Amino acid sequence: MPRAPQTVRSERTREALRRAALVRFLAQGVEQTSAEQIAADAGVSLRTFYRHFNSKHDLLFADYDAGLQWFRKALADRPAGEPLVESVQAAIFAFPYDVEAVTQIARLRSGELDPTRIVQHMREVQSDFADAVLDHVGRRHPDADELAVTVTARCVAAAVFAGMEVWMRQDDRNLADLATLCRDALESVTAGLPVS
Amino acid sequence: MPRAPQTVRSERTREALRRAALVRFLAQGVEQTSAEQIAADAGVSLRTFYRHFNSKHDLLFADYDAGLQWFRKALADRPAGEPLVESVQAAIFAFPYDVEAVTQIARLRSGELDPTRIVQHMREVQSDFADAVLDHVGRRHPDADELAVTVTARCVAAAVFAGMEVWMRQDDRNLADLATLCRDALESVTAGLPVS
DNA sequence: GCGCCGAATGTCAATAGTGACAAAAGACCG
DNA sequence: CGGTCTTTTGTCACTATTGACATTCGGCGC
Repeated sequence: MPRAPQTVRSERTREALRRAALVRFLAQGVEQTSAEQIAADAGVSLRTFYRHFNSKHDLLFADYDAGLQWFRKALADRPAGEPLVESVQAAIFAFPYDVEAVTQIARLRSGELDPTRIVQHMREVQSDFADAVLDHVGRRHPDADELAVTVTARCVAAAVFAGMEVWMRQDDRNLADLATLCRDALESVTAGLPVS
Repeated sequence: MPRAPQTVRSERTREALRRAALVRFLAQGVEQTSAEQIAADAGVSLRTFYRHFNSKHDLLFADYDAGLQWFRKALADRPAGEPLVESVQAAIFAFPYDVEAVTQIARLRSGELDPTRIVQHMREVQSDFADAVLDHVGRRHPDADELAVTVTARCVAAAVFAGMEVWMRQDDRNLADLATLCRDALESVTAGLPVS
């Protein structure tokens, strides 16, 4: 039973854990911080910690969840007739990034975390992202063929993350490039596979 | 340091662990079997168990690794000029399935395992599968644009797994249907996104 | 305020998974 | 065979994670 409900009380606890963890992580590193320390700092028992987060490392990715929710909503709010690819583009970049916080966490992630974990998380995010697109497409085209809808959603997600993947391999990274890569990726797959 | 090397000795140990685990899993269920029991049955220490398998649940997916290796080789062995989609199709179904064993393990997986784990594993397999396709495409078209190659590989993988996904949701499942779904998925994405 | 109910937390006791270092098993060479 | 280097295991200790069950906290109706 990983994720806990959302009463006022539990939300306060969760936030306390988040803060405590961030402080420790920044001060002494992720792997050098034990879940027990975090729980103690937040003034709760270790067990309670695990009622709010699936794992210690989950804390470093907590923000992605919020982003996903945002994306779902942004997608649903796009005008009805808009081409899918446009909607996705728009929804992705509608998120109000808190650059400071994101940067800080990103540094922790890339600096101290086992690359394996990051990859694993990327996969999870892509999968959730595709689910969101799938819901969206399904809602807009209730009559469409199930395979067609599924293929479309998964490929849109695949394209976006392919863009991200290429971007990550670049030396000089900036947001504008990322947007361009994602757009190009989406456009090319819309027209069919670019390489055969 | 998860995966261990491959000397004669370690391979015997690994095999012993596999057998011991299968017996226990079948007899008393996956969650009711502890890693310690498996190690004891195989006559090794618990620590050694974890030197051969990342986790207890890994044992249930050990066969997929072999399948992936096979796929890579089958893909590489396809004639040079063949269209990508054809190569992938052919390579997927070239694997010599041991129906008995696969069925037995599949029953364990779907019966007792937390669905979350299965989904997670599916994602991992898809990701590895895409990596294989990526390597293949990259090898065949060394001069092609990196983004184009990446998009193509990820989308081919996405299409195949979309087919699988739809297949899994069906009541009546048979191999022929799966093949058809995968082919349809690949063909549709080759021509461009089926839904917009 | 009192008693009741469900949500949130605490406690206890396992099992899961890993890092560090020592010991044993093989392979190889002279 | 003895010496030596590499691979594989064992041992120990510690953190991570989870299930089961007891306890406490906050509303809610009386």
